[in-house]
Amino acid sequence: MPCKILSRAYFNRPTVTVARSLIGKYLVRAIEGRILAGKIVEVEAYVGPKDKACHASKGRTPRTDVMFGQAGVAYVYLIYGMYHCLNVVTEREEFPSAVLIRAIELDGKLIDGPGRLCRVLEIDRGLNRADLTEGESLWFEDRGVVLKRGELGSHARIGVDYAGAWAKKLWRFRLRSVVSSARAGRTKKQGGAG
DNA sequence: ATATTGATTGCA
DNA sequence: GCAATCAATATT
Repeated sequence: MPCKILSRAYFNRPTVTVARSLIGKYLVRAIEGRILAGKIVEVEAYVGPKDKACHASKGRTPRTDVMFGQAGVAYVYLIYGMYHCLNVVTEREEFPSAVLIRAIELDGKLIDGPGRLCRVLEIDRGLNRADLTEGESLWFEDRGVVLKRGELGSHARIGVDYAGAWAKKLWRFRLRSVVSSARAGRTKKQGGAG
């Protein structure tokens, strides 16, 4: 096995395929000699110009331009004026698509949520358009984790209710073994036997 | 349930 | 220019 860093060819494949296979891979961040490596446990796929949940569905704008470019490049944007979200561009050029990294396990701790993840890894828009296949400051590694059958759960994407039918696509993938920490007791009224 | 927060976008 | 929107989170 040559290099463990995930290559451009790896990301230049169907977005849902890339998203599913990223679960169990590692996201590695180098900050001034310090290395932080977390196992990816939750991602979402944003697939092309017709996916109304994908930012690029509105067309090529200064912000979405990066998704029209080559795979394996970072798409980092600021959301709600406070939090950054990290995506990796997928598929061929001119087909705008990306995978959002939603949660990782870092030093045994669950970093649950794209904004928290970017805060912990010190990812901001300075890394927008960074090449993630060269192992410089941010990259992905295959460390040999193999998922067992049934370990991968697929769900509707979060925060995209505006996207109509596209919001129903099961394009969020998550390790079933990972326990959701924050949202367990979100609304007391909804808690119930079901 | 709601405050926070500022870039991005659409419309003038 | 200005108003609306937003792939979230912390707090009440």
